[in-house]
Amino acid sequence: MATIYEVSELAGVSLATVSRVINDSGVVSPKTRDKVIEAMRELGYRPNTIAQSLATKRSNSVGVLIPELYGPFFGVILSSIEDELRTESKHVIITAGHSDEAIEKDGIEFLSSRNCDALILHVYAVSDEYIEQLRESNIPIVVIGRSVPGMESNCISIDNEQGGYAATKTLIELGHRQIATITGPLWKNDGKRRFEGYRRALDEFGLEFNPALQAEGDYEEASGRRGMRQLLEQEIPFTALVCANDEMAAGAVAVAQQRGISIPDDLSVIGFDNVYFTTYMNPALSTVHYPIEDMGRMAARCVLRDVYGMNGKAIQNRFEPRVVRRASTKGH
Amino acid sequence: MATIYEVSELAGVSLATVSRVINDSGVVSPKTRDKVIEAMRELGYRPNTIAQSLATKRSNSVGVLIPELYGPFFGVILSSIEDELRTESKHVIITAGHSDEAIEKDGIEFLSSRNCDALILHVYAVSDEYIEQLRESNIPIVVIGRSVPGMESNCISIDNEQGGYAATKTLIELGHRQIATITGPLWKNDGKRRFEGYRRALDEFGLEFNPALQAEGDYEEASGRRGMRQLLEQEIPFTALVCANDEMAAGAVAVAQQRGISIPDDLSVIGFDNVYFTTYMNPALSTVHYPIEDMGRMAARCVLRDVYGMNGKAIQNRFEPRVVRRASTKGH
DNA sequence: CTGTTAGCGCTTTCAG
DNA sequence: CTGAAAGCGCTAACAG
Repeated sequence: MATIYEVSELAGVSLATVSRVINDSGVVSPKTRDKVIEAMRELGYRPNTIAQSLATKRSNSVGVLIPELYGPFFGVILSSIEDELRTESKHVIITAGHSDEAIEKDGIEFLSSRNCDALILHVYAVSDEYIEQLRESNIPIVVIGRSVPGMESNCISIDNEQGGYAATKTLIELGHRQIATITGPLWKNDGKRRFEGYRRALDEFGLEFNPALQAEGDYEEASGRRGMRQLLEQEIPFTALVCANDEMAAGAVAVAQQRGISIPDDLSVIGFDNVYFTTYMNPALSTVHYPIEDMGRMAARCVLRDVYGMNGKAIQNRFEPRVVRRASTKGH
Repeated sequence: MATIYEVSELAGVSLATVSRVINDSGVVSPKTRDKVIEAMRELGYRPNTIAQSLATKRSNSVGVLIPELYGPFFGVILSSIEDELRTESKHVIITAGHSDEAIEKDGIEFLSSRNCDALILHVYAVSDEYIEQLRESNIPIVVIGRSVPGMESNCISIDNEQGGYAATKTLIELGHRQIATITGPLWKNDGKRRFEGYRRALDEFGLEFNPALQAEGDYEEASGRRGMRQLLEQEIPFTALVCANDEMAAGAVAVAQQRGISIPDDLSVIGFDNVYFTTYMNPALSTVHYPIEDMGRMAARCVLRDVYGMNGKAIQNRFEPRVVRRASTKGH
């Protein structure tokens, strides 16, 4: 690969001048600029980004840490972040945190050691304090899916409680009175908040919460299956089910159908997230829309704005979920 | 951030010595090593990877270019690649090619300019010649999902024709005689090969190929819906359908069910890829297993072996698909 | 076993 | 408007 030195030689100018035309910083006369450009073309020159980084202390890379790299949810985040960042020639370094404190910390460490200019984090296990602390370590952070007190403007989050509430309320308004739930992990903030929303809706309509009608899952499909079996074993009738995400809803629906329970005739089911496969299900799953793509995009814009000084595009920190009614819910 | 210089000063040794203990290259007496380690600890020192890269001409990063970052298929690739690479402290830079020649080339360019030590490519639009040429440009490449003549040992691929054949044969052996197909894009090698497999199975069993029973899709769910509608419009009866991937199968199934066609009683459907949501479907989708996770892992091992000289783990270049029978197919 | 000394390829004052 | 020169933080001969 040709270096800037060879270009300067061929063009008969100094290093500095070549550098100026590369970055179009400073002023260069049109004539010499042309000479330089021609030389670069001739040599097939491309600047070495590593050397640039060393000199500028900017790597033009942003680290993204998400729980998993696969699955209907995280793929979309990743995709929108990359898309947004790429238009500004920033690249994305990824790693997975697996919702485990040690792995999340390790991932953050890994990314920092890669000299990322900023980090976009979707973490569960790590505490608010830890994140706060990270910020003091002077690497810009934007947090997604969670609102850390004191750094709201660097968080992109959604009102999970409201989502859980809205889902449950939808079912209640449809006439259901026995409403079971398969929650997410209650140690995760979103799992907890969605469940709280469920409780609030029940309260508001004067329905009593029955612990036997609650099962805790882990957001994976298998736990939806387990949860459904557990619920059924109670032999307490229920006509509706709110699941804390779509994967678990898929599992629950599968088990129900296997046992001859018709959705939505015998049981209405609502999920959460509105991932793409909900429309592949039979019946198509009612759910709560989580604007994950927009949120990823906003996270990217946040770093573009804060780190690379690119303003212009509006950014929204807080999102509202909304119910999407499809075929898996009906009146009772 | 502390530099190596400060460490050497605090430890009272030279830069070179510190560098030696960082990389444990060369020999250092246990005593001075301890001093250095202590100094590093005290300063919270961490080597600057950018500077290391500049000096060694190794970035420890590998670029991954895949068609999309989302979806059930690519997430898994990404995940297994990252997982494998991370254990060796290599990081992954990702970008999407969108199956478009210009974007794929641009992505490759982008990744190269990021000084990746190697590229893992899952590309469709770019020609074999282009890939070949790339290799001559001296950046190590491993190609996934496609076998480029002359560089087989750097390709991780699967026998798509055999997959298409096996899927179709399964249906034939179940007693079906009118077998429709929704193919992938025929300009993509895998779409074409899967379709060829379908043709071969038909031939082998003396069934005539009826062009009216073929619809071309683009691997997206919507095209499965379109394809199904188109097939139904022909008003030519068929009792089985082979789809070139699971997403399209999901779309086709949805349309069929909407029109009161029962799967599998009226119509047997088989997909391709065996992505996770196939088991969420109702009925669960029969499909052809594509060992995408293993293939991603192998691609990563390939670069570990070729670029970073890490041997040991066996690598497999060619994979065989196999049919997974579930509830969407039955005898006729 | 340890230190000296050149770079790696580029940016950025500071002069001119 | 252009050039000289000093780094950025680290590695890798080469001596000793």
